[in-house]
Amino acid sequence: MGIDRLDGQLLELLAEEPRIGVLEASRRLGVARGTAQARLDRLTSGGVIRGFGPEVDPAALGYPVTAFATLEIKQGQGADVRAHLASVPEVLELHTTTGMGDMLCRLVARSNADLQRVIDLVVGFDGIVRASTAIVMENPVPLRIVPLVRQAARDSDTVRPGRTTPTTG
Amino acid sequence: MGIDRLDGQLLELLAEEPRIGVLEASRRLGVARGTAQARLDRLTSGGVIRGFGPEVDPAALGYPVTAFATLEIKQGQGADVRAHLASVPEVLELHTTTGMGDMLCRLVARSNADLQRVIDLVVGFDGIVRASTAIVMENPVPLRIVPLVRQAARDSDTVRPGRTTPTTG
DNA sequence: GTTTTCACTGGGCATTTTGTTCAGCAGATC
DNA sequence: GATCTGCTGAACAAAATGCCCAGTGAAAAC
Repeated sequence: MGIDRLDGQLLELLAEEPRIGVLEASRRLGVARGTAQARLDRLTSGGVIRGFGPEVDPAALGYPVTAFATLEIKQGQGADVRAHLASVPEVLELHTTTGMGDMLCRLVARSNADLQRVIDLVVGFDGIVRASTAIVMENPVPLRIVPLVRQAARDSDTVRPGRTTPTTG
Repeated sequence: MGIDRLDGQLLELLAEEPRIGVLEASRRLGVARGTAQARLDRLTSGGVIRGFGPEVDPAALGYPVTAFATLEIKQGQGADVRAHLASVPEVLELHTTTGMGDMLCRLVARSNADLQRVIDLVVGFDGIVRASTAIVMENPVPLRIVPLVRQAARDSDTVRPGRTTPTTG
């Protein structure tokens, strides 16, 4: 599964102005609507695009504090801990990792004081041995995908040059 | 900025089936289209909804390996390091944090071997003193927002009960 | 070298959705 | 009691979508 240049441009376009729709996207890319639609369908059914869910800002929801917690888990308690963390709304994300911790999770809270509550909630569970928390101060690079898409498209491009400007159609 | 129950339901609906559009959403929520539209506009302009960009799966792009790197930065080199990391496509996210590291970043790579290249690229920069990397094995809780939205809506509900089912209209 | 396959073009058409506006109504506020 | 605000239900033109088609050129298969 790779993406070519047109896929990349389409993704970029949608990432920057998601509301434009297929028709407008096809216009801007200079391709037929059917092409844009087919590409989009392929990207979606191929799993490259997971969906178009709204990106919600936790801060605007009243949760301006973000933190990352590294958790050390008691052997064999993994499943229980996962289930526990999944039940906490303030846990936005959970990964199991190699390295010095066993799990890494992203938390949000209403305030620094509230973060204490959340952390207690998270780590106050039997299977968790130890937790170390890093509070986020700044977010110089918010979650992004365009640069990677660009690179992926460029890489595929080297492998599969694609058609060279169909003269007519 | 808070959200009431209707806002919450709208967000949930859009999070689960983003393609439905305002009209269909209003139908499912049992409200007038104008209401759904107004709520959506308010959520968007109020910053609760950042956008509707496509969620791209890095794995499907050829980057199945995810890792988190904790970086220790030389005093006064923060800005340079930020700029450097921002220029690396494989850096999907970067935070400055309290705690034992100074920065935490999310990386992706084409393979474990490729991860070495990415890490070298990331940490091979003057301002970075030390880096420790945790490779993601599983992702039991993918980035999610619905549970938090639900809680936020419930909380606001307590504070502001909202209108109690307008009889007619 | 010839045939087949495939992606793209450009068009049409019915249906759906959007953008916008309007008057009327009810709860909350003053 | 008067005003403000948010919701309803409706209308309309404009736009987008879903779906169809034949034609074309490049690449792949034979």
